[in-house]
Amino acid sequence: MDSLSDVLDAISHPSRRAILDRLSRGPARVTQIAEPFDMSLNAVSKHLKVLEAAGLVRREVQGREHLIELRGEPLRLVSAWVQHYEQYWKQQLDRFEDHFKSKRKRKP
Amino acid sequence: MDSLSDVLDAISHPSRRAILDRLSRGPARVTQIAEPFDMSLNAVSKHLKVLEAAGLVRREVQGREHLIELRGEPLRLVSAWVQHYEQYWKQQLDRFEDHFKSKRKRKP
DNA sequence: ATTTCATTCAACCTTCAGGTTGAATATAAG
DNA sequence: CTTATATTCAACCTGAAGGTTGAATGAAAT
Repeated sequence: MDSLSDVLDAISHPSRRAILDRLSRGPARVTQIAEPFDMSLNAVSKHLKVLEAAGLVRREVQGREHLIELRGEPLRLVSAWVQHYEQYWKQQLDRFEDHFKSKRKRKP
Repeated sequence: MDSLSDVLDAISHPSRRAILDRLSRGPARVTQIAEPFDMSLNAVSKHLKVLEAAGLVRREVQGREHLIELRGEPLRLVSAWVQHYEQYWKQQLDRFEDHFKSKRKRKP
């Protein structure tokens, strides 16, 4: 549960990112979440299940209503994974800079 | 090209992450990349196309060989997206701490 | 000129994600 | 108790992702 693959799968879908975005402005019920979307309530319910399985969302059942709340914590996995590659794009920037530096040195 | 969706799609597949990992230890030809994998060369070739379309990989054709090189830069998009949610998991940590702090205050 | 090697293209198969609709469940309201 | 509301479950459809195999391309080696 909440393995990197699950989290990446979850956030790789635009609708699910949109849901997370919505939830970043506060918890909401399923129907409320679904409202702005051009898809059935059921589809949203499925997306929520995926997000929940990835740990990105927490569900508090209150009678017949389900209160859905954002849970950012699993994104740490993504953050850590990306961070491991940070050096590679920075390194590329360095090469870029070196390129100009050496140009300047040759033509001062 | 190199939109967030493309990049997330690209990295959401374990094999493609494994390929990126391999490339983080230096450029390689397609056959070399494919070698440790338990799948056909063609499958790897397809994965490389996905990575290339997302801008995560650069291809330098040298005669009949294709030299594949990691390009980390598009990951900045992911980094930025995740960073936007960082506050939410930190906020949750804060709530956690507050919980303990208030407990301590009530039972000093 | 042939053959071998590195890679892609094309066609195909299978699995599954994402969507639909309709019924089921469970709680709230009248 | 009946009806309306909120949500999920189940069955189904469709498109595409990820894999396969075999042929095509194009460069290198003999």
